[in-house]
Amino acid sequence: MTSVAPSLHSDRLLRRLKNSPFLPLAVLHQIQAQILTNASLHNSTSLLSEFLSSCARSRNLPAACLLLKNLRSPIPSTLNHVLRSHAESFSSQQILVLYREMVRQKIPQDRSIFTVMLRACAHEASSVGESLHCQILKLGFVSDLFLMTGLLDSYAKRGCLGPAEKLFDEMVEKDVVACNAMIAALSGNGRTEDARKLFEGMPKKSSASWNSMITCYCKQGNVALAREIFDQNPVKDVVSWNAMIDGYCKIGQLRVAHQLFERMGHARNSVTWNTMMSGYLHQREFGTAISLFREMQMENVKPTEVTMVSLLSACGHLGALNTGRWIHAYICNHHLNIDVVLGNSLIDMYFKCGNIETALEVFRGMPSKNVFCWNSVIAGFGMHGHGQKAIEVFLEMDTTSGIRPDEITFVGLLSACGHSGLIFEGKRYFSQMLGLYGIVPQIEHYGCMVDLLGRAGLLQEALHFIETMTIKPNCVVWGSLLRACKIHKDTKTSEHVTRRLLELDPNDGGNYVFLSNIYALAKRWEDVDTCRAIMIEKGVHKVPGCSSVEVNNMVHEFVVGDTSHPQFEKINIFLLEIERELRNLGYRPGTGSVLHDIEDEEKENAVLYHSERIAIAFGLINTRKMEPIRVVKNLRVCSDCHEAIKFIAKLFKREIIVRDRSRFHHFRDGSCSCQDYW
DNA sequence: GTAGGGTTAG
Repeated sequence: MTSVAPSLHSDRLLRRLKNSPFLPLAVLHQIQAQILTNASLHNSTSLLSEFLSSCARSRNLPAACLLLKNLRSPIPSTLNHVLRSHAESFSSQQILVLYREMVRQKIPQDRSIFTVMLRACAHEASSVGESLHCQILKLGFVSDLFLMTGLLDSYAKRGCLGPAEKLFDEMVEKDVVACNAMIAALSGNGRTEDARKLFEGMPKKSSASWNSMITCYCKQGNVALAREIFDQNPVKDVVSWNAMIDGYCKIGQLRVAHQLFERMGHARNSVTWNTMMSGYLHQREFGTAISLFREMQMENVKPTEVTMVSLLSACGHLGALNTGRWIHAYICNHHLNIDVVLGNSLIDMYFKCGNIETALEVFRGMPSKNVFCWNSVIAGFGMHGHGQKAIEVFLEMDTTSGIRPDEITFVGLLSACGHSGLIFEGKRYFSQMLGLYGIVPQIEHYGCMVDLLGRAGLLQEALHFIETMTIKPNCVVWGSLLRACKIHKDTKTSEHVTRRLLELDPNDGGNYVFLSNIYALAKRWEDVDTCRAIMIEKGVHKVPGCSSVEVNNMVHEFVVGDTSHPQFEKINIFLLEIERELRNLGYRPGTGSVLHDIEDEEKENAVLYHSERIAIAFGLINTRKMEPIRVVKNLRVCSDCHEAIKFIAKLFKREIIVRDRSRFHHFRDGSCSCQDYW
């Protein structure tokens, strides 16, 4: 230890803590060790306070607790200070830990600390609120209006309307805040009428009262009534506008929402932007959501964790790995809190963008995980064709995580089995769902099973499965079987299935495409003509194949038949060269793809020009050697291209990762991770 | 006290 005077030493540490808000764990530990081994530092209240604040900012609860536990004499003001000023930084569980420490050290508890703790509990809908309730009763704080309101709110946020109403009735004095909390509680439970009654009866209304009523009607789906309240509200603030914008977003009226958004001008805050972004996200306008973020940055509005969650979701859908990575770096550089939601968004984004390793790194690094996180990993492995890994993670979740699998878990698990041809395992987990886990199979689960059986060529079993289902099969279920029929070239069953599909949904033009192709295969030309006529009459909408590839942080999109890309000529010549080389290697185009291709319309174009090939050729021309090429396609990759890409990967010694409509294909050295089972 | 966030069969 250096022989610096204690007071100087203390000052130096204090400066260090104050100057950098986010100290790495190692540094915090170092400082902690110094405090604990140096009696004079130990007694410096300001230093201890600053240290605990620093822990709170870095969300480093263990460091804070360890220090508190090792103090030779408790310093009440320190803990009080930390709890009060940094309660938002800790989770309710962590606050409870600190609180217990406070009780253990016999530090006097005041009302204000409970208010802070209850707020944290309400925010997280945590059941810790109940332990606090008991403590509040014990300490005799029941007459405190603020405390009771906080308690009411913490019950309300968890959907415990009963206890909330009881508390409200027992309150002698009910101020605006208490009434507002009650309105929110009632509206959260669909009791719109009661909420309105309470609202009307209030002698004085605050802005929050009006806003609560706006949200109340929005939640009910009655945006028109919400708008009436909004227009009548004499004290409109940013919350009123945000609530109204969200109301329009939730019913899909993005245009109206955007008009209000524009009208707000510079009154917009981060919540406004987040609301608008999530609105576009739910309309599947992922690109718009991302460009909104760029605008948000230009207006210098600080993005929050919520912003990042929406952005990452957009990246996942688009397969924009580089943008996703950039956001991840932003989150780290700006010390945003990677909570379960944000962590899950990262996991999901990395899986959907084809980066399994980083997805797992994030997953393993999360201090606490919920069912969403586990589900994302199980589904993630599934979409990459790692069925066995998905099962391993499921078993780990089931046996050691303490988190119960839910219906989504099984959707992921069953689809993972289906993608990997794990017939036996899929059947077993499906049959265990109800008995072992108490989860009633939904249409999605039946869909997975039909797909699993069908892919494996067990067509009659799949048909029997559908016909004996306890719920009515939908188009997806029949559609899965139809696809299976095509893969396994069963024209007879195809026809039967297609007829069932048309009965179910006579207006879906896509079904006629199937039927006409089936007739064509059977050379029943008259039936083909009838089908074509119906298709023309119904105006069948054909989705063009479209693939994108990220090169130098730019996404390049190629739509089949579109020759407008500046490098089109170059790509074209390159594709022809590739084609020649591939033939030398033994590749023969057009073999066996006829029945595989679900979007048959696309087949009519020369296979050479399928969008994924154009994207890959472009990637090969414009990226460095060794760099993997990542392609995202809106349709399924056809089997002919699949075959060709295997050869291309070998020829150019490149890893080519293609995400198609339903899964990932990792091409390397002449083979694909799907092992031709897809 | 009032506004914004994640996983879902083909």
